[in-house]
Amino acid sequence: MQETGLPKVYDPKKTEDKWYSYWEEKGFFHQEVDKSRKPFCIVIPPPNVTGQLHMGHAWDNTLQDILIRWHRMKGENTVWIPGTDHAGIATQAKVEEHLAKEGLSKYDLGRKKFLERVWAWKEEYGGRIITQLKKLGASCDWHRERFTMDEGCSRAVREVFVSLYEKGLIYRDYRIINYCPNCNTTLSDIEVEHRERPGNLWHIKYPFADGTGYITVATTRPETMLGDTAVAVHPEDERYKDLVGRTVILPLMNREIPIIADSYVDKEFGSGAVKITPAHDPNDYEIGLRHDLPKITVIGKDGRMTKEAGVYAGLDRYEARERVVSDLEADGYLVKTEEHSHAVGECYRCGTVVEPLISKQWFVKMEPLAKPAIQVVKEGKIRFVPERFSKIYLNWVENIRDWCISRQLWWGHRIPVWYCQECGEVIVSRQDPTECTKCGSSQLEQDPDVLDTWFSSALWPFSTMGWPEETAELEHFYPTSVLVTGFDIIFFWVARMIFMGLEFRGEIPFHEVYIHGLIRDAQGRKMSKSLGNGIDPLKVITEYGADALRFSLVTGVAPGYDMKFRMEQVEASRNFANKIWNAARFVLMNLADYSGELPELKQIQELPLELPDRWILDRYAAAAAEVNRQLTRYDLGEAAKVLYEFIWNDYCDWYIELVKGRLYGKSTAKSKETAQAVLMYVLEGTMRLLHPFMPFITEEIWQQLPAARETIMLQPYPSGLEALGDRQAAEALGAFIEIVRSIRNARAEAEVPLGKKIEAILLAEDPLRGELEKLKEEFLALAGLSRLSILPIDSEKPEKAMSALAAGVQIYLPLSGMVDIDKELERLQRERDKLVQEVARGEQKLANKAFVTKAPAQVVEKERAKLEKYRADLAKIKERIAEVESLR
RNA sequence: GGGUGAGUAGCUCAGUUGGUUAGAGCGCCUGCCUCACAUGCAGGAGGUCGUGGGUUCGAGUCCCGCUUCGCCCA
Repeated sequence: MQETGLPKVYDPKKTEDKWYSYWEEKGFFHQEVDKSRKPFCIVIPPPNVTGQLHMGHAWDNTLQDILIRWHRMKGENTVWIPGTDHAGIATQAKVEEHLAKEGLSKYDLGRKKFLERVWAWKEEYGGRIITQLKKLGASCDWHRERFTMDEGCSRAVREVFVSLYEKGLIYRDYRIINYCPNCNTTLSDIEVEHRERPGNLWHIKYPFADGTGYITVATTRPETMLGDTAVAVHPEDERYKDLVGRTVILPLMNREIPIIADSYVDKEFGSGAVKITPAHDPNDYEIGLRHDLPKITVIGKDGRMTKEAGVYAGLDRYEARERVVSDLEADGYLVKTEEHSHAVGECYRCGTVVEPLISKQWFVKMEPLAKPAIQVVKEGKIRFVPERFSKIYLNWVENIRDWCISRQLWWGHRIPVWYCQECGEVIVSRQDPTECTKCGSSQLEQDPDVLDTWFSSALWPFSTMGWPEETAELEHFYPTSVLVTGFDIIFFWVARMIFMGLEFRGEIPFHEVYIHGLIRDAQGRKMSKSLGNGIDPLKVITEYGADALRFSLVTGVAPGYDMKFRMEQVEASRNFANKIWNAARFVLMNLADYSGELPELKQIQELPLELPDRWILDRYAAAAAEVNRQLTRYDLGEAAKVLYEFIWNDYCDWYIELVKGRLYGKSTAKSKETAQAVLMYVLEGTMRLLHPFMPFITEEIWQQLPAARETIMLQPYPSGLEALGDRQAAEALGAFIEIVRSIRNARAEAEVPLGKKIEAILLAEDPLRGELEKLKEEFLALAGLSRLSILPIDSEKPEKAMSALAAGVQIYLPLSGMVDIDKELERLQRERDKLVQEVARGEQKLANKAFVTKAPAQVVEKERAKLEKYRADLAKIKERIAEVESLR
């Protein structure tokens, strides 16, 4: 053995940046359109341009990178298109926050100057998350990097808006919308999160106009009563049937409003009569439309009461609530107050309670777009992984409402609509107009609003490929292969990409959607800034390496589920990397006198392979097949587990240990050379198998193997190794392992450390005896033996010895002076009891006629063989117990 | 209220057409610095698979009820 100069502990810091820049400089991430090859393409879920990499990104992008690297190695024309999102509200808010520190507001700067500041901000921080993705090892095609506000994407947005408008699928109208008084903008329905909050239910008397009594209504938002335009009851409610059509006087406002009947009303809730405020509640709005009620806006966009609210004008909505309640109470209108928790809509960005109000906004008409988007999923043209998410998707798309797309922000795609100040003409145009198309006036003003950020994200799969130009990329890579994202944005993003893709490309945007859950902390809580429980992936990378982080993000994870992030898992992955490192070190140390090249499959098969060689090749082939299979079904966690177990258990724990003797000269030169060849062959292939998961360490190791060429990342992914399968070797070595374990176990119980050599005698049946005989040296080494006899089954047994049974082989350890007869008996009896149970179980099963006749023959046969084996073992143990007892 | 997912070892989770003695990592216990690795090696303990029924020769796995927790939608 020879020193390789490799350190004993793997240090990712010395390799990761080095290899990443090498890959990048060499252009390995980039591929041009190549029609001769099968395309594989993923578009990245674009992170917020000014954001920072968090664990959710790390996870999502690790999954993508594994798929990308795998397909690239499979030789497909593989492209991962990266980019960032302008993230309207978030970015604007960040810059405003920054300005506030200088004592400025965006209004001080004005729109133009403010936007300059945002662009400057983007230039400064926009590259940050990209750099961070590189630290993770993401093999994106950076030549194709895009930004949702770059020229091309903006052009796509413009084209889509105008085109939808021309098709009548975009319209502007007064509607009830959600308004966030803190972000100062409209939100779409899905940007409102409903959360249960403790509150009250106030019961209020509304006196009849004719002075004959009153009706009691219940409400959770008394301040909105100022804008009530009706009281509604259920048409079949016996209590109120006769009241429908009469009128009441709205307290505090002295307005006469009708009592109407609508089946929306829940008879059981509160008093069964509800106040109707069409301007401030979506359901009331609908009722208002049905009954043609007036809409009175009493709360403004600033969250304060409007002048329609009379004496309450100018008050904050919550102050107004208190005042209204106390005034009602003072005037004797308040019947009672109950505690009541109810769902309140909050802004998904800032958590402020949103205000439903009526406003003139731009909308996308959803029904015609949704229809085909439902079809493609129902027909299986787009497949969700796991499948159950298609139900969630369909449920939403089937109940979709029109999409409010205008936002009262400055940062974003400005709505391409101009209003003529002279004639009022509305001009929607691909080019900025200079004069009114109707009256020729140059007095045009562009709509001040920008589009919902998700509007541009929805075009991402084709806008990044150059659309509306007909590019070679679009032709070859669209539809993309798979989209990898979290279930939290199925509605926001996935659904919208689907209908936009169908509308503008006439084709689905991706074939499959691979869904994962949320990253949580070790206690299962969401990682969030406010909780302060987030773990910075970059810190983890610095401390443990990107490979360790990546591996910990895929192990023990099944598709579609949340993941609890635990540092222990990272540590385990770091240890795994170190294990691999040392295995490679071992191999390299023992390759010094190996003259050959890296063998190919054929050459390996021509070698005089010994049992352990045949066994590890069999295991390697099986591992490769299984990893490919699991990757195909998107179970990256299972694939990682297979690799972990193969490398650690099979390759390191057994194979390396098994060949040490041959390497250290206890065998012929040819035998040594064979072991070297197999060690290297399997290590090299295993590095390729593992590369998508741990790209850095695999490149580092691979580069030191004799086979090294430009890069591991463009080498073929191992598959089709069935020729290496070897059942016979698998069985023989399985028996070997069982026996060695059994001996070690017995030694441990007798407290004989492995360092202390002992003698062993095995009694084995015939074909197996021959196989075991060939492994004699290996037995000596791995079971810590000084001498080993492998005898025919009917040979005479040593008297004073510990004994055990494994793989049908009787094991005797004549530990002179060390055998504690009582302990030995106890051990044998424990084993006997276990076997008795097994035999009983088997007998019962086979005695069951129904089982024997109905179960498949092979299952019955298996059960028979098992029983037979247990019976034989039991007999041997019983015999042994009798022998030991006689020694007492 | 509707939908949906989960409950398997102390912890985090695997368990893919129902069929070995239900697995792994971490943690724990015992013994080892054995010439790749103490980020390691060897051995071990630990589970009535939430609960009650049902289907079946056979159920952690399929069906129904119950229960606890979570998520989505209203």
